[in-house]
Order: sequence, then structure tokens, then C-alpha cells
Amino acid sequence: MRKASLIQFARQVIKSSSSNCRFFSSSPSNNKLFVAGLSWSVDEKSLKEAFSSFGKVSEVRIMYDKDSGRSRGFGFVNFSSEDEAGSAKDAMDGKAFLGRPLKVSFALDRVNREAMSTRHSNKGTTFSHSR
DNA sequence: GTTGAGCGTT
Repeated sequence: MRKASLIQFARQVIKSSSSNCRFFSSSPSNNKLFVAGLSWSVDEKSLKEAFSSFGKVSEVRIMYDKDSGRSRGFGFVNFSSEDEAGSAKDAMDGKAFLGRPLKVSFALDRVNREAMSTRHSNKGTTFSHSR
């Protein structure tokens, strides 16, 4: 048996069980990585360049503050495979990036954009009529 | 010009 097969086996169990994946894997997410401890001057392309060295980065999302426009100091990195995500996490977690110790862990899937807004079917009232 | 644990749409 291979250790890679163990991961694939875990994924099948995750797909089979809707929410019990926490018991089979230490990672709540497969290829989504939560990156914190960043400097406030770090942007998405910098993190992508840093993490793409360990694997194929599919998406990089850094959270910014809408009140000040500056970065909140944390973000998310999506990898093409969980193996690369785990390698990047194991490699970048605890290391330093732009002068600050990096904190990398698996991300919690907070929301799916596909199921986000579809509730605007309510079109009976019109606020534009206020005068 | 600032600050420093965290899990999301800026």
C-alpha cells in the first residue's frame, strides 16, 4: 500500500459521509490553505509566487480591510492537489515571509460562492418609488 | 507612518 492511496481512500470516505470527515483527516479542507502571520504589505501575487514553488497554486485570496483598504494580514491559498497543499503547508508553516513568521494551516470552507446569492427572486416591492 | 491573533468575498 502507498500512503497516497490512504489519502484517496480518505477522500472517498469524505464524499461518502457528508460531515464526518473530521475524524479521518486532520485537515478540514483538502486543497484549501489558510495563510496567516503575513506582513501587511503582502499581496496575492507574492504569496502565489511563494507557494507555487511547492505546487500548483490554483487560487490565492488575501483578505483586505474595506475600511482602510489594507490587508488584514491573512489569506487563503488554493492548490491543485492536496499533496501540494500539504507539502506547502508543511514547508511554509513556521517559516518566515517578508520579515514575519508565517502561519499556514488548512482552511475551513466558510462559504460556497455558487450557493451565495440567489435569493433576489423577491421582486414585489420597489424602493425606488420613494419620493 | 500605528497594530499582530486569526478562518473569507475586500
